[in-house]
Amino acid sequence: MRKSKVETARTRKRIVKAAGAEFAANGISEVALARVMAAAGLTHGGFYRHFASKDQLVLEACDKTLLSLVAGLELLVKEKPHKYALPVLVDHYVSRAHRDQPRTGCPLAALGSELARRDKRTRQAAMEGFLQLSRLIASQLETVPFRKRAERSMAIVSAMVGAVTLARIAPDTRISDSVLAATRDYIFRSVQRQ
Amino acid sequence: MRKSKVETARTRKRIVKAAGAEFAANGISEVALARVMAAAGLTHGGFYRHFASKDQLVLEACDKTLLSLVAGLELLVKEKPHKYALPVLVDHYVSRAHRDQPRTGCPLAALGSELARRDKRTRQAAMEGFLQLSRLIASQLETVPFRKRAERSMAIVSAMVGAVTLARIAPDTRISDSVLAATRDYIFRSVQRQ
DNA sequence: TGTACATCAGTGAACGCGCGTTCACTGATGTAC
DNA sequence: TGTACATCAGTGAACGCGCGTTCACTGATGTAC
Repeated sequence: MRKSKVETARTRKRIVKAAGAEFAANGISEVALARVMAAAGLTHGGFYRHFASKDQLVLEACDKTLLSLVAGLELLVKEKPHKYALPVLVDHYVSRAHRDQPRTGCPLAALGSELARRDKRTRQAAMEGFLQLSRLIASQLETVPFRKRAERSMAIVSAMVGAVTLARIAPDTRISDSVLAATRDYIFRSVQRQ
Repeated sequence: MRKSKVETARTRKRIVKAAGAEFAANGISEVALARVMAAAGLTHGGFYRHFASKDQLVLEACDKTLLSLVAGLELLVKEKPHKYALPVLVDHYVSRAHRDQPRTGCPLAALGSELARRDKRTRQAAMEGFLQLSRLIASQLETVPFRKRAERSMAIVSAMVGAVTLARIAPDTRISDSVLAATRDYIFRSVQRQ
């Protein structure tokens, strides 16, 4: 049942995408390869035709998911008037929708503490995503002196990631919502002209 | 080899403490009960004399570790002049020392994304810890209007947790350090009188 | 206070299950001529 | 362009290991009298 090259490439992408969703929804060590393969419409035996190990899949899934997340946010902001770009980004990320949909959300928020314990290459990919996200935010910090934007944006992204993570821990919706709202306000307040 | 009641209670505490450290250092699903028991100087068979399941141990370990973390921070701040209390707390939490010692650090930073997927009672315990930490911070927000302190402190703690988590992901020390520094500055700046 | 029995903390072996990885096999695709 | 063979994507069974949990056993502690 050999498949053509283009179909093989498509299959590989499908596996990576399914892995990104499954990992974000259920945790890396909680998700078996058989489950990822099933989510991609395959049986588990074929996995090693595409990847050398689970670690490699984790690396690629984090990498690709983060890249497409950032690309999506860039697209979202490109058309907006410059003035609204930052609120759009922050409201999008620090939202109930994002909190309730880890499967399609940011791997940093869904897997942060697990990523911290993975191999160096996976952490590099995760950090690259963090830096790209920071750069996107930095490009919208018009009220902040240019040379401080990189630093300020890293703090803002850290706050965003922490808020979504903690909002997901909270079993009480009211408290969870207020963690998100508090962080949104905190960030907006920090970029007001003084 | 039955042990006396006081010694049994001591053993139980030792297991919970060992579990807190092992989980924070290596992740909850990565740590086997046998390893926790060995760290407490026991063999794995005796575990179920003290706990009904691994889940229960996770719950108690998070609960107790967070409580003692908050108690430690309260103690640390009690003697300081009021003016320095907030910087002491923030510098302590958002530090390289904390980043490099997850074993003795905050479970929210070490296990955040994993806690989000655990049972309700564990998440309640984690959230209680978060709220206590927030209240401690809130009590030091002298420059913030009283009715905004609760909200502001939740955002600050979210930023602190996010920063330590991301600093642990970063394989490059320079970047990791700057994530921490950026968040410290961000927080201090947010509490300056305007 | 002393004695006899019940309780139970801790040990180490065992059970059952799930998971990452390997492998023989199939049959369609790719390639050399 | 057509043919013969090599390659290899995908399947499903199997392997080996680790882990949560259970259990029979030991001997010291707790308790009833």
